[in-house]
Amino acid sequence: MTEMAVEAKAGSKSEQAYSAIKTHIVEGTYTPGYRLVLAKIAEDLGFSVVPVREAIRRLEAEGLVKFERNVGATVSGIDPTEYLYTMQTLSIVEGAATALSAPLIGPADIARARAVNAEMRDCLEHFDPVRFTRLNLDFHSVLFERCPNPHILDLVHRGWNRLASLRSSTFRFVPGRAHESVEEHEALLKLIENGADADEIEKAARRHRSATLDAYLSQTNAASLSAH
Amino acid sequence: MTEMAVEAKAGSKSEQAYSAIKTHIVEGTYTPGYRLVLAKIAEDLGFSVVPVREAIRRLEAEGLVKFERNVGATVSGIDPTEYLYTMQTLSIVEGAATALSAPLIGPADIARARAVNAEMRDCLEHFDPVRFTRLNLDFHSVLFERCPNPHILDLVHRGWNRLASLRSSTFRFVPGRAHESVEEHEALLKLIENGADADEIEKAARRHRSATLDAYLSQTNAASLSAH
DNA sequence: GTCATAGTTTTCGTATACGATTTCATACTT
DNA sequence: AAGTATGAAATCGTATACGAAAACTATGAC
Repeated sequence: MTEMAVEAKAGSKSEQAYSAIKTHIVEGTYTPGYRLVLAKIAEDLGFSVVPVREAIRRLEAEGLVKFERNVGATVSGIDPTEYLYTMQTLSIVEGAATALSAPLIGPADIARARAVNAEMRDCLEHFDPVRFTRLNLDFHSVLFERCPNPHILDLVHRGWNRLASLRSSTFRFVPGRAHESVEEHEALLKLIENGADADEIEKAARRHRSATLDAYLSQTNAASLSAH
Repeated sequence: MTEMAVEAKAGSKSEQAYSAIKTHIVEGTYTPGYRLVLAKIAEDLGFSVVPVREAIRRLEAEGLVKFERNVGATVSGIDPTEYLYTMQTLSIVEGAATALSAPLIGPADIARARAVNAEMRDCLEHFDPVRFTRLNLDFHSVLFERCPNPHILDLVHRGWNRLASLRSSTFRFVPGRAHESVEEHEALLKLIENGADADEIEKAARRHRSATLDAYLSQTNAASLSAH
C-alpha cells in the first residue's frame, strides 16, 4: 500500500520520466515552486529532452506542475484557492467512488480498515503526523479501491496525488480535526457494514472530507466549502 | 455557443495540433477506429511529428484516442462499457457542477435555457436529431457553466467531449427518451428558479443523465446504472 | 491449400541540433 | 539614484535524422 504514486515502472522513456518526476513531487523531493528544467532533468535521468518534456506536460495535465510557454515548468504551489478546488473535487469523486464500492466491500476489508484506523489512533497519542497521513490514505483506499468505474477511480487517485504533493509543506494536520477524523472513519465503516444505502454513504464520505477542508480554512479565514 | 471543443486557437504548434485533431474527433471527421498516423497528420498540418505526438498523447489522457506503444493511436471506439463509465462519471461531476452553479444562475440564464428547450421541442416535431443534440449541450451549458470550481467544470467538459466523439456513430437519440428529456429540463429549471437546495438539484441533474444512459442500455441489455 | 518463416515496409521512439523566446546582468541615460 | 535600453545567457519549441519495434507481404515447406 501507499505505493499509489508508482505506476508504470518500466516502459518507454517518457513513461519512466513521468513516474520518476511524479514520485519526486509526491514524495516531496521536489517541493512546490521547484523549477523543472528540461535539460537538467534529462541529464539526471540520462535521457534526452523530448521524453522528459512529454512527461512534464502529462504532469501538467494532472495539475502537479504548472507550465508556462517559453518559460518552463514549476511544481504546483499551495495556493489556498487551488487547495479548496482540489478538496472540493475530491470530496465529490471520492464520495461517489466510496458509495459505488461499498456494496463490494467485504468483512475482510472492514477488518483491515479498522486495523488501520486503530494505528491512526496510536499516531495521535505518539504524535506522528507523517505516519498518520500515510495511514489515512491506506484507510480510504480500502473504501474506494473497489469502485467498479475506473474513470472515477482515476480521478480519486489524481486528487490524492495532488494533495500528497502539497503534503510536505506548511499546513495540514490540524490537531483537533485529526481526532474527529478517526471517529468519522469508524462511523463510515459502520454505515458500510450495515449496508446503508448508497446515498447515505456518499454524503457521509463527502462530509468527512469537507470537514477536513473547513478545519484548514478556519485557520486561514478563507471561504467555507460546506456553506455551499 | 456549441464552440466548447475549440480551445487554444493559436499558440504553440502542439496546441494547434491538439485543437485541430480534437475538433476533427468531436465534429466527427475522424470517426472511432480512425488511425492517427503521426507522419500523416504532421504533413497535413505542415508541422513536424514532435508537436503532433504531444497533442495525441494529450488527447489520450482525455480518453479521446487510444494509444498503443509502438503501434500508434486510434480514435476511441464506442465500447458500451466505456460509454457506461463515461456517462456515470459525467452524471456525478455534472450533477455537482449544476448544483454548485445553481445559486449563480439568474433570470436571464433561465430565460435562455427555456428558449433553447423550446427549440428542442421543435426538433422533436421536425425530427432533427443532430440539432437536438447540439441544443442539448447548449441547454446544459447554461446550467453548469457558472460552476465556480474550474476543476469540476473541466471534468464536465471532458465528459461532454467524449460523448461528442461517440455522437456520430450508431446509437444515441432514443426517440421516447428525447421527449422525456425536454420535460425533465423544464423540471430542472423550476427547481433552480425556486431556489431548491443544492442536494435536490444535484440529484435531479444526476437522474436526468442516468435516465438517458438507461434508455440506451435498455436497447443493448447491458447492466443498469441507476440500479446502484 | 494452409501454415510457418524470412524479408520488407511502415510507424513509432528518441537523440541531436538549431532557431526563437525569455530572463538576467550590465551599462547608459536622465 | 532610478529607470531604461542593450547584449549575453539560459531555456524552451520544433525540425530533422536514425534506430527499434511492429505489421505486412511474399515465399517456400508440408
